[in-house]
Amino acid sequence: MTIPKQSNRRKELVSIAARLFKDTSFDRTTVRMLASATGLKSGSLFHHFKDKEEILVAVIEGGLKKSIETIKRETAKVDQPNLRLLASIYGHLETLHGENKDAHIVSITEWKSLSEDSKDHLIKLRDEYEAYWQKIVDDAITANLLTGDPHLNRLFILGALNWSIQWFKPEQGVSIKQLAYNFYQSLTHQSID
Amino acid sequence: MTIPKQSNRRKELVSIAARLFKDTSFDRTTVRMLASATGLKSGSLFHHFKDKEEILVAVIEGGLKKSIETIKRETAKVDQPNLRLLASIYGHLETLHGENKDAHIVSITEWKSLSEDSKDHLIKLRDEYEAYWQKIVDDAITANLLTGDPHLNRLFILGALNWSIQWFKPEQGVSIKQLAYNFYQSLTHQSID
DNA sequence: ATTGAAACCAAGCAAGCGCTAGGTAATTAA
DNA sequence: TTAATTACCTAGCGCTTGCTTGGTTTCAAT
Repeated sequence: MTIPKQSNRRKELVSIAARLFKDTSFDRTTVRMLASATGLKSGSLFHHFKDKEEILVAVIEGGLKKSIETIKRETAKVDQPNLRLLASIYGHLETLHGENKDAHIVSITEWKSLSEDSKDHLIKLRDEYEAYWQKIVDDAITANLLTGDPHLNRLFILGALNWSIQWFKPEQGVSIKQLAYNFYQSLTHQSID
Repeated sequence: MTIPKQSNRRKELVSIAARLFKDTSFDRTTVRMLASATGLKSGSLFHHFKDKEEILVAVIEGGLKKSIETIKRETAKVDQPNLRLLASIYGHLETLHGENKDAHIVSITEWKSLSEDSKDHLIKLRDEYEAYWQKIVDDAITANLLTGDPHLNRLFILGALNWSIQWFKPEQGVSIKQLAYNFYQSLTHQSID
């Protein structure tokens, strides 16, 4: 029963698993697929993780932490509500479509594959991310950039952004920055001066 | 090799399967679960469907047809762009959260569980639905209700609406009609007079 | 009353699944 | 140099999966 926690090898494995879970879904990704992608034999995976779900938890935890880190970094640069809203939109789209997007996508698409216990553990991270977003949205409403119920506005916006994983391909012309700005304009009916 | 096509029994089975696929996902729903929910033995299912995926195809096909039917019915009542936009929003939310919602939800959440062949067949229905929506959005832009790229606007709106299956519970106070109107206001920054 | 088709059941097969047990190699620490 | 720890492999177990086969029941039309 040997379970190291923050080894580099583990992070490698988690990152490879993220790609498979994103491309094939958690249920359809077998431990044998994970093994062959990591260069291990299937049994050896369970030296690093106690079961398959622990791999998913590790992927999602990494994805959420990265998202929180990114939105905080992007919004730290600016203080006006309009720029902060745009930066948040950009940050979110960046974690979904930029480099290392796999984990964040999995954290969105495979949430319901988690056991109740795992959700209990990860929900705090998700709540933290959503609470951060809520403040951005609240301030945007106060600044008359958005209108209506604050809570619903946050849900609408994050929903529309998350849904972009279904259709957006950054290599097809439009950049993430452009997409973010388009989105900002459609939302607020305004431009940035 | 007996495959009837439009029998009532088949529709019953499809409707029960829709509920299971929605609650448990296609992959995690076993044929034995389907059998027990329909009161059949597991082998008997394959008298009605050639394999498990054909059940999913039937569910999604029904869901898409119902959606098309609903948006056309709702928008037929009105002709001003603002009212047509609101009616479309309401119609979409109605198929997602009203009665018989299961099939439409499955058509959204389980799209990637389909084989390529099945997608080829169903994509026409999805395209038809999205094309209908696109016209609504185009007209709303012309009427200055929305602003920016037409195609992206449609994607943003449908994404935000679809995402509501993740959080909206109609029994918790807000009605579908209220939700639709809130959504309309946030989108257009306008009220209906 | 007989027939034919449709609807269902009983039994189980082959394949794939997550995971385990017991060993060996590689790395690190003393 | 030795001892311990970590990393990995070999082999396979027990179980569930989607699905098949060959037979029985139900029932409407003759």
